[in-house]
Amino acid sequence: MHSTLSRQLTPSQREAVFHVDGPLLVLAGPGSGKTRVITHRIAALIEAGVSPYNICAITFTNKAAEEMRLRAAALGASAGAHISTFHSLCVRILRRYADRVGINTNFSVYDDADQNRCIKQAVKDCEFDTTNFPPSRMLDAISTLKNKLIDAESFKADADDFFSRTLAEIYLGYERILSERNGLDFDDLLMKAAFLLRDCPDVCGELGNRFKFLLIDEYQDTNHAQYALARALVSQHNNICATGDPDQSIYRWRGADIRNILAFESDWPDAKVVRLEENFRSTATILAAADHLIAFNRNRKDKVLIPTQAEGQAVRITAFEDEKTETKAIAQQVKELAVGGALLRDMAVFYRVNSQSRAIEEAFIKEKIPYQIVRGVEFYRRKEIRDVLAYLKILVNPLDEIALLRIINTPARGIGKTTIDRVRAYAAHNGVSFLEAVRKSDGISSLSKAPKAKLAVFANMLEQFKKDLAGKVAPLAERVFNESGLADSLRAAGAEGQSALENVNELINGAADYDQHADQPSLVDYLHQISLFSDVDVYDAASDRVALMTLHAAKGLEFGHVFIAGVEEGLLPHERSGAAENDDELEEERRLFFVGITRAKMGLYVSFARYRTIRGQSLRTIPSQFLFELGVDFTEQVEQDEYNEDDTSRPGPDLKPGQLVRHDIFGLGRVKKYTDMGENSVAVVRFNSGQTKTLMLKYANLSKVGM
DNA sequence: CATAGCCGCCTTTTT
DNA sequence: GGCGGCTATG
Repeated sequence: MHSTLSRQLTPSQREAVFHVDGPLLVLAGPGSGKTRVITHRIAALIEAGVSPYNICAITFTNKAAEEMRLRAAALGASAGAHISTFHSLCVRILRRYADRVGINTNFSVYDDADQNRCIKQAVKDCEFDTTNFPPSRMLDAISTLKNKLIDAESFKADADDFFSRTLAEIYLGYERILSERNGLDFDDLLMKAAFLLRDCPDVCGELGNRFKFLLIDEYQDTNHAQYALARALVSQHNNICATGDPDQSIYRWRGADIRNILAFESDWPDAKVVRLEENFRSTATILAAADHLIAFNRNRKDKVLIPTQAEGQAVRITAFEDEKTETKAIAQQVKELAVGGALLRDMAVFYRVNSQSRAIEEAFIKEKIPYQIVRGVEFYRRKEIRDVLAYLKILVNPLDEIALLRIINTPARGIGKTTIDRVRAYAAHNGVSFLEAVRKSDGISSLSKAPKAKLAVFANMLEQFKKDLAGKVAPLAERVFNESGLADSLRAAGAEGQSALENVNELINGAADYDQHADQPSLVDYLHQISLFSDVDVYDAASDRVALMTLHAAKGLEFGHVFIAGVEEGLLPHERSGAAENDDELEEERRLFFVGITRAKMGLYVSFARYRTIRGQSLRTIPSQFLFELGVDFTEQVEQDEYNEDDTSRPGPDLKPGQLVRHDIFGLGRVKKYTDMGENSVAVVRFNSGQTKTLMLKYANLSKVGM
């Protein structure tokens, strides 16, 4: 009976696919056919008589969910299985059980810009100085707490030092502001849903009964809140299947806890564990480099990558003078490959930080190479898009003060700061919402006649829009855009208004697309969906263009030829990652590189620039230590590109951690770490100025002090 | 009340 | 090298 499904599967894949009851952990290396296993498993469950309605598969991005739906359908697995991300699932749960959580179903999902405004307000409200308590830091800390399921009250109860107590106050204030506005941030979606399941056994029972089989992909990147959700959902039936690879855990900074996957077997003692170690994606050569690199991670379970492909071409590591030469060479290599018959859509360029994309883009434009930058959220950050969405948000959620503030005078309609302040003061004083105060502006004594009239016109306009609230989104969006005056103000703005107009048109087209495909289109649902958009969601694998994306976005994808640019100390590993001080962070950066490398099927082109322009300044760089960990001898390849400069390379002194050293510019410091790589030896030095630098000894003039 | 211009912070990665 | 926020000016 398994015949059709199992035909293209290896024995271990089959083992995972046809394990029906009880907990299952699939430890899947890169390129091991993990996605296929999951989709086949969904189909196998259905074939075994499980109703699709009882299956819930969790993916990392909406894009991955969409793809999985398609693949499952292709296997004949009838529609009905719930396939989405943790965040989307939580939105659904929260909407369904809103009354149990004490929120309104029309809640706004606050993105980081909205969060910033709220946290600033909260810090101000607490009368703390924003220099001592930087809002972004506070937000980070709050996010970490939420990911750990620590709410403001319980955090405050345990706060026993000055910083914690201050943070607790800010956290409480931030939560108050969000709830006043009927807003939830990304972390809230998970936390509130997890609390709901924890505190309401009946809800937990209902959902557990609904989702009798839970499959979670990329389990190595789940955080505590997601873990708690998963545990609660499967508490009755234990039918959990987690797939992942500890070596590909790259979201530690946002709360992902690698221990979740490492502890799976003790969490579910009767778990069956299947290892998928064969790699069907990459050449043996690429795999060897990946293997060699990741072996440098000490905090890791040993694992082998078993190649099934031939050796293929060598991994290329090339040094370039600066990022312009680097990106130009990438563009030329792309052209060469294209001439040789490779498809543009089968090539990708990865980088550590988004700012690197500009140089690549410029090179590609110059060489007339079609490309796509995989950065979906950027679109929704544009001013004109945010403006239109703010109108829609306030219609759905009248408490969304941020949205209202954004549009009350956009486009300019003569409602200035003073007026706004007076209305807000009235609202605060009378305990009504900002919008309510706008509606009642006629009765606000501090306002004179002209502002009152303008506010009335504005309030009336919103009322008119509200009449169209039910039904399709695109027509309403179009109407709002035209009648709000936004369209006119953009048309009046000349050339740059033109591109803004086009963007809004794209937004409306997107909304129309949503209207067509959604089961039950509604504005709330639409807004919720787009707020959960991820970068890769715009990636169009079908269009024949080279993909440009960050290493993080590359997770889960594969390409024939992969370029990884800017593999330099400070960039990969990134200096702000804390890799110089903390081995765990260094290992995460290494995993990031590992993820990038293992995306490549045939060609891997790694490069670094010896000078890189950072904030307008050309700075000397050092090749990444990771380059030396690939087991690829790249000195010769480097030499070809004229690696001879006026630098007199000097053999580094033999340094040991703790050694006191002096540097011409940075002064005195102490060696924290020394990596002996011959003439390329690198030392991490913490200077007395407080800064920590990674220095390549042949360039940095370090001298030993004392001893 | 609108606008222009300046200052400061920023840039790691993202659902 | 860019954006957001603030201030001074009209």
